[in-house]
Order: sequence, then C-alpha cells, then structure tokens
Amino acid sequence: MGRKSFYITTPIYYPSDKLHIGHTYCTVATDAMARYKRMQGYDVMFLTGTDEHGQKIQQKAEAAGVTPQQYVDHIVDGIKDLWKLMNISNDRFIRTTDDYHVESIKKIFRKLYEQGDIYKGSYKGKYCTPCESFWTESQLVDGKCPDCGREVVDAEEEAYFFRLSKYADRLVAYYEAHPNFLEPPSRLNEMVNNFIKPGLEDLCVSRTSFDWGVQVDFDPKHVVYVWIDALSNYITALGYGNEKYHDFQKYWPAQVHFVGKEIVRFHSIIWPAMLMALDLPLPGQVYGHGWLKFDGDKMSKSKGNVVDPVVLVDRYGVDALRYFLLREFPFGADGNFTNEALISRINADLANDLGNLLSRTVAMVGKYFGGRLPAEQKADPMDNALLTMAKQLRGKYEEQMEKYAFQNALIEVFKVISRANKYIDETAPWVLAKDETNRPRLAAVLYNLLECLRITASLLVPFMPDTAEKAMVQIGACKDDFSWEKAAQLGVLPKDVAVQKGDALFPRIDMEKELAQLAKTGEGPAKAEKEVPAAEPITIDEFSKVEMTVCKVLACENVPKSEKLLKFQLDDGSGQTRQILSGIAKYYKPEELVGKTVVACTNLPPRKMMGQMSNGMLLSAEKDGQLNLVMLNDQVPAGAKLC
RNA sequence: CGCGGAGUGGAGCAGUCCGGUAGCUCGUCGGGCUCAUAACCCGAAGGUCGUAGGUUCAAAUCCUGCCUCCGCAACCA
Repeated sequence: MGRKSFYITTPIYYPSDKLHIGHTYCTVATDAMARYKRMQGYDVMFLTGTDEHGQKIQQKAEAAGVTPQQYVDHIVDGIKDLWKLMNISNDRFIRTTDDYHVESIKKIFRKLYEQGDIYKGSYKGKYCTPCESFWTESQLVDGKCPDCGREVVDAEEEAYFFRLSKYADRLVAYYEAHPNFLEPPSRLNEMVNNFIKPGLEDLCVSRTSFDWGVQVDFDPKHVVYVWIDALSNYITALGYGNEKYHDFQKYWPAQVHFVGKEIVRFHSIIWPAMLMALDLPLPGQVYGHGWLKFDGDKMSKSKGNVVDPVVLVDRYGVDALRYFLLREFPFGADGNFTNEALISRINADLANDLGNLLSRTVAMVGKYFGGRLPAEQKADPMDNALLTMAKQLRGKYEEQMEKYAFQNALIEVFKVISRANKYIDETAPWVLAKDETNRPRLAAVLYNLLECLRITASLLVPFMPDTAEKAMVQIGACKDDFSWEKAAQLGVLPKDVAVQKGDALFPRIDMEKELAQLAKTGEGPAKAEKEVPAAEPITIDEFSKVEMTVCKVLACENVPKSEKLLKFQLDDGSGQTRQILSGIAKYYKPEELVGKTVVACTNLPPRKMMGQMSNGMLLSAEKDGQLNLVMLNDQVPAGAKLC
C-alpha cells in the first residue's frame, strides 16, 4: 500500500500515418524507464496512446472514403500491434476518442469557461464570399483575397480563447523555482527566448472549420482544439473528470513526460498553464528527447528514409533494436541512425561481449563439471577486482538511470561484462581444468562469472526483457534472483548451481552481406513503402484547362531572406508584366536567366510567398535532386500557348 | 542582425558549466589464448581539439571575430 507511485507518459501519437522509428524510440525509452522503476518497487503507471481528432484525420478519412472513426480505428490497431511487437509494457492506452476522455474534456472546457480562463472571442478578419474563406489582415495580399484576388469583406469568426497570457509570469517564476522542470536545459532557453519573452498571446482553443473533435457542449458549433483535447489525456487517463478510472489522487502529478523536442513547447508552456488554471500540481519534469536522423538527414516520408521498426525487428529481434536505440543515442540530443551502426552494435556488444560471455561460461560449466558446480570452492584475491566492480554496478547504473542517461547506464553494465571476459583470460580456466587439485578453484571462477552474469542480466531487464530471461534460464537462476535488491549482492546463486545450455543470445551478423540485403529491400523498407499511386488518368478536357504560356524573362532577382525563391518579371505577351516567384534559387543565379524563354502555368490562383505575390508557376524538370528550368528556343514568341 | 545545435586521431562520440597529463567505441597493425558466437585478452600506430586573435604561468575548456555543416521558423504553385 505504502509503495511510492511513479507516473510516466509518452506523447499521444497522431494516427494519420504509420508510426516510425522515432515514435518507437520514445516509447521504448519510456518503457525502459517504467520497467526500471517497477523493478525498484515503485507502483508504476505507464501511459501511452493516440491523439485522434482534428482536421487532418478528417480529410484523410474522407479521401479514403471511410468515417474518421473507422480510419483511426484501423491505424490504432496497427500502433497497438507495434507496441506489442516492441514489448512495451504500458499499463494504459488512451485514445482521445474514448468516451471517458470525451466526457472529461467537455467538463474541463466548461470549467475553464465558467471560471473565466476561457472566453469567447473572435478572430477579426476578412471574408471572401466566393471562396468561402476566412483570412486575417496579415494574410491578405494588397487588401484582397490571397486565393482569388477579389475583394473581401469585414468579418468575424468566433472562437474560444484560453487566457495563456495571464500565466506568463507564473510560468517564468515556476521555471526559476524548478530549474530541472525542462530537460535538457538548452530547451528551456529556447522556450523562454522564443515564446515567453516576445509575450504570450491567448490561445485559440476551439475550431468551427471542422467537426471531427470533442464538441463544446454549451456551444455545439465549436469543437475543442488539440491543446486541451490532447494534453489533458495525461489526467483524464487517471480518471480526472470521469468515472472510468479512479487513481488520479494516486498518480498525479506525473514524475515525467517524455516528449519529442518538437512538442516541448506545448508541454512546457501550454500544459503547465492549463494545469495552473485547473489548480492542479505540475508534472515533475518534461524531458525533450532528440530526434533520430537517417544517414544525416531528417527522417521524413517524402525523403523516403523512414526506418520501419517492424522490418528491423524481423531481422534482428526486438531486444537488439531496443538495445541499439537506447545505447547508441544520447537521449537528449539528436542521433544519426545508420544500418552499419545497428549491426556494429549488435555484433560488438551483444554477440561478442554479452552473448559470448554467457556462452563460454555456461559451456565451461558443462564441459568441466557436467553442468553443475561443486559446492566446494576456493576464492582468490585476484577475484576482487571483478567482484567489487560487479557489486558496485547497481549504484552507478542507478545514478545514470535517474538522469534518464540510458546510454551511460548501459555503458556501466557493459564495463562489467567486459571485465568478466578479461577475468576469464586472467584465470585461464582451461589451464585449471588440467589439474584435478584445482577443481575448487575452477569452480569458484565459474561461479563468479555466473554471478556477474546474473547481476548484469538483471540490470538489463528494463532494456532487453526477453534476453535477460533467456540468460536467467541458462545460468540456472530464478526470477527471484533477478530482483533489484539482489543486483547489489554477491553469492546469490546456490554454490552448486546447475546451468542449462541454450542457443546463442545474438548470432553474429555478417555486416557486408546484411547491408547488401538491406539495400536490396530498398534502403531498408522505406522505398518499398513509398509506392507512388499510379497517376490518375485525366480527361483531355481537364488537361486543356491548364494554361501554359511562353514567357520572356525581363528581370530576375533573389528574394531577400529566402533561400529558395527567385522573383521573376515576365513578358507573357499580354502587354502587362507578370510576376512569378519560383523556388529554384539553389539551382540558378538570377542574372543567368534574364532574356531566357521559359514556360509558365498562367491560370493558377495567385499566391503570396515571403510577402510577395506570385502569379503562376514556372515549369521545371526534376530528377534525383537535379533541377532544370524548362527553357525554349528563343525564337518562340512571348504569349504563345502550349497545346 | 529570426531561433537553436554542432565542428576533437580513418569513422562515430565523450570531455567544455567548475581552465592544468586529450578519453571511449569501431576500424587498422602486431602479439597472446583456445573455454566460447573466427569470439576473448594484451600492445601499437594515428589528433596543430574548424579558424584568427585575446585573457592567463597555463586554453579543447573562458572572451571576441570569422568559416563550415545541421535542425526549427517563413518561403519551395
């Protein structure tokens, strides 16, 4: 009963697409932490889930021809399967479409409204009647609709706002009083400089432009926007505002929210302010972990470099991937994912060091003692270096784990594994085995090795649960021998312990073959997945709607502060100069284009970029990162239409 | 002057807050061992710590300028 509680969360993921290795990374880290705390005896609540509302889902569902609920149900099933595959031990899984969550959100919204922290306001702006679009002053172009260029009228769109500004001072005071609230600290500076110092504005917390969300019950035209809907999951999942669960008192406030650095802002500013408004305690810490990049590039679907965890697990096993993710990358900083690094880790650490240590130790017990050690054993001073290290390991490990420094915790564990391998060399059991009189000494050496394996394997449980269990069976230990308490003790296994030879924990991987294999499957799975839907046929009528006009470049210049844009003044044969912006600054210098004959699509709606109008699109040809502007023979006159 | 991060032996990183023998992993080379998953153990080579100044008895570490790379934001119709 009196057990201390530990509440830890992942973000709730947005199921508009399949999850990738980045989500897996965060969830695995949270899982390792949760398992570690359980091992220490905490009453752990580990929550993950999905954030299922919003316009994007609604649109995707429409495109797929299903209801939003059907759409998310399908993806969420996949997410749950993935967590099962990754051996994630979450205690709860919250979906923002769950009834109890919806009920809580309505209550929270109403409460904040009634106490004045949410008020009904409006975006003042302009409305373009033909386009049925709402624009703010700053979006207008020359005072006209940025889409169609027509006149707009004054209009107001009503929305509910959260008084975020009211909490700015309290937030700053809180950060000062709790310097560890946001880790790593560099992220806090970013928040304060970027968002708080310039002044916090009240936050729009409802929408009328789509309806896939929690309806505001006292004003059904509105749905609650993501901030309140999603962030509140951390408390609704405990039963705040609903009757589904009843352990809010027990677990809140959370010890830590693990989040990606892209959403640190919401968790370190909006979420605390909301909690302040609800008069609830703040979470102990928000930890913004880094991102995984792939061969140096940011992962993104469009680059086709998204790593699929399912494929990696199929090839190397779940524990290898879990280990790699937490060992290779410092948790707070960005990391670079490469297949070479993954295989190299598996071979060097898991196969050569850990797996081989287990294998050779168990093999020797089998070979020299038929699988069971004799109780008569003889210690030696040369054992001390190893045994001391093993005994002190738990302390060092704990120190790192408390800082969420998973990679350092694992380094400590593997130092002992490494030392044990060296110990085998120092003691040379195969030499001892040649002389019957050395049997007690030989038995002691092997016993010490088994004890080191027991301690290290038990501390690896949070990281590699399956592997640790396999090791446990092989060294003849039982569950009880793997407790947190016994991880700091020696002499736990019975002196006459019996081992059980098993399969290699991690077979060595042939790096070259494997890389070739991965390349064949297409840079990992990503390329295979990137199936471009077959171009949809269009009719000749549709095609002929596109107006393409030959233009002469009159002038061309860079757009200030823009990396990508060039600004063109074109003669399109109409007698008027046409301005077009094009994102090709990386490929062309402005001066080399003057006088050229180019082709533009001239019946696109005007569009504003970097504060300037663009009336059309220049045609270019792109392949593999190479881009060429379509240029025609200079004989072709301006104004000629392509047909 | 939008915000932020990073430049350390062939590769990937630690060390930078709190100046004082430049450390780890992989790779390379040489040696040892044979219990083990061609694994393990020992040793060696290899670095003007991006660059130019400054502070100091002393700078990878503190200060200033510059260069390069990366992310975020706004643009890539």
